[in-house]
Amino acid sequence: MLITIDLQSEIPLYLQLKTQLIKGIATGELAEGEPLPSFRQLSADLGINMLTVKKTYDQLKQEGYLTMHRQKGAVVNGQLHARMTDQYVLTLKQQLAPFITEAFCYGMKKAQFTAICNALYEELEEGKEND
Amino acid sequence: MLITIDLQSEIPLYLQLKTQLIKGIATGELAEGEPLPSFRQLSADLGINMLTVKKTYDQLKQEGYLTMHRQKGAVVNGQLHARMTDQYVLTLKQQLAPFITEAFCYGMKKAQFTAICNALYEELEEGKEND
DNA sequence: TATCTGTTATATTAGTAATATAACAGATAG
DNA sequence: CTATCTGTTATATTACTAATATAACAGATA
Repeated sequence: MLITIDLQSEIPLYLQLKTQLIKGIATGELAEGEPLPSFRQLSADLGINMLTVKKTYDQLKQEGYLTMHRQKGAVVNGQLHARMTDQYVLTLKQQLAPFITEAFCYGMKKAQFTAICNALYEELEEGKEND
Repeated sequence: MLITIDLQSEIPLYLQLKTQLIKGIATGELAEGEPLPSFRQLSADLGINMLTVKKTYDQLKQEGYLTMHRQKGAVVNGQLHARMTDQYVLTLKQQLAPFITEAFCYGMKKAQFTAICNALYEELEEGKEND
């Protein structure tokens, strides 16, 4: 899986890495049970510090995406859908609200906003099929 | 307009203030041409530093929500819809992508995600009618 | 026995968030 | 004119996060 890090970006390195790994899990490019690269290898490949990679893995582990395995290292979890709790839905709402409020101010219609979301969703669904 | 600040929150104070002011503009509670409270007054009311309020106003000004007026202070802008550029749409997409990827991983269906967005949109539309 | 792994620890640098305090010039009400 | 409010600017300090460098330790493996 190709991962790119932008050292000029305002987005923290560990977040850039995190979103790309989650996307890989979403599309199935990183399949259930598949081990991720080791800290040292990935940090060397990306040219960043080992602890920055560890921080990403730690968060993914805490959010249920990964499990640490004595022999394989970091392994992609299955059963992720079990994590869609009411609390998650509530948090998602709070996170989306500012974006929708801004779009509304800028005159974006509900239909256009929905279309953007659907397009992003379908991108993932298509990726999931091509495995 | 009622504004509440949570000093315990992980969200920076200036962002808490910013999102609430934008929501006020979205719903029309803060109408076009209406002046906002002065730095000193608002910061005293909220119990935070003047420069924190200024930082919020500065960003709102840069994003086109406000104009500084010699006599009135910070005034709400009209013509916000003119700001919906292609660049904005692109940025919005990039900002939404991580949330959608996460929701997808957690097994949330496209329809449920859309329903959440629509509900948030309609909240604003209703607020806009009651003026 | 080396070597790779994840883990943990310490220290340092840089940037942001937030504060305190102070001073200055423009606008305004008495 | 004077006092007061406004936005603006500047300096300094505290706290936290992001990211790095470096090192050491124990478990797994070839």
